[in-house]
Amino acid sequence: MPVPLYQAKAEFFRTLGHPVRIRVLELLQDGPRPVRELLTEIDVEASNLSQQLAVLRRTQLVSSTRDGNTVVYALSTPDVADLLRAARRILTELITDRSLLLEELHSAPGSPPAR
Amino acid sequence: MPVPLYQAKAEFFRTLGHPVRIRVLELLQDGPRPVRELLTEIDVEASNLSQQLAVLRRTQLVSSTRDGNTVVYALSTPDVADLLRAARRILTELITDRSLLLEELHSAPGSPPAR
DNA sequence: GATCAGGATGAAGAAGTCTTCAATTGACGA
DNA sequence: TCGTCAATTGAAGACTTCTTCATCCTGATC
Repeated sequence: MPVPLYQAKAEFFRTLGHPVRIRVLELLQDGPRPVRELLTEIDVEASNLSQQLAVLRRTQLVSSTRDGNTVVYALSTPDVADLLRAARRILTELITDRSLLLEELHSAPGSPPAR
Repeated sequence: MPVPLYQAKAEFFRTLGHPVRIRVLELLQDGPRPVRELLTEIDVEASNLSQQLAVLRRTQLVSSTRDGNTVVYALSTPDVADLLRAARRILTELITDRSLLLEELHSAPGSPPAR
């Protein structure tokens, strides 16, 4: 039995746990892109973006190829897109649930606070 | 446009980025469970588990109900299970890809090291 | 070969997360 | 009411991760 599997999973999710990295992955869903282009869309310093790209490369979620003067990044498997979709679904559900809860709290001010 | 959406997504993934929390979610996939039972399966101190459960509660991935002397936890939506499945798929793919790469490197020792 | 632009890297301090310990709460039976 | 079991909480130090800065590397142009 592979003991540290959930360890690997946790690392994987931690890799996704950064706004810039998420944005990069989402942009790459529509196809490969040069760093320069990512940079115009993400609003972060070049070296910072580079650091985050390095993290994504290390975990092999993306791959990079040099084309003359520019470097182009791409998702290394389309499964990443699936995963992001699943995450989006669950997130919107969680968020709407939360706002429903808020509404309930507002419309029934006498009821005890949720704990 | 909801500007900090990828922020929310990042937070969400960070929530999943911990071995104990992953294990808890996986155990809860099969149905609700009392803390005591989680504790026997996860091998972590009670207070540590409690801390991680608190994180999961804050992000509303799980919910807890007290039943007399024991506290029972459950997934707050079955979508969590979907997400974990998607993650599992992509992870096993990444891992097998990686070992293929290793094999290639071993069988072609004269080629330049991968960078 | 000097220079330049696009990217990558290393290092250091700031910021955040984990683990652990002691103290606390709530429910239950003696 | 006291003791106890189950679980949670708060706080402190260890440990990671982020951001930023200066520096470096690579390929193109002159």
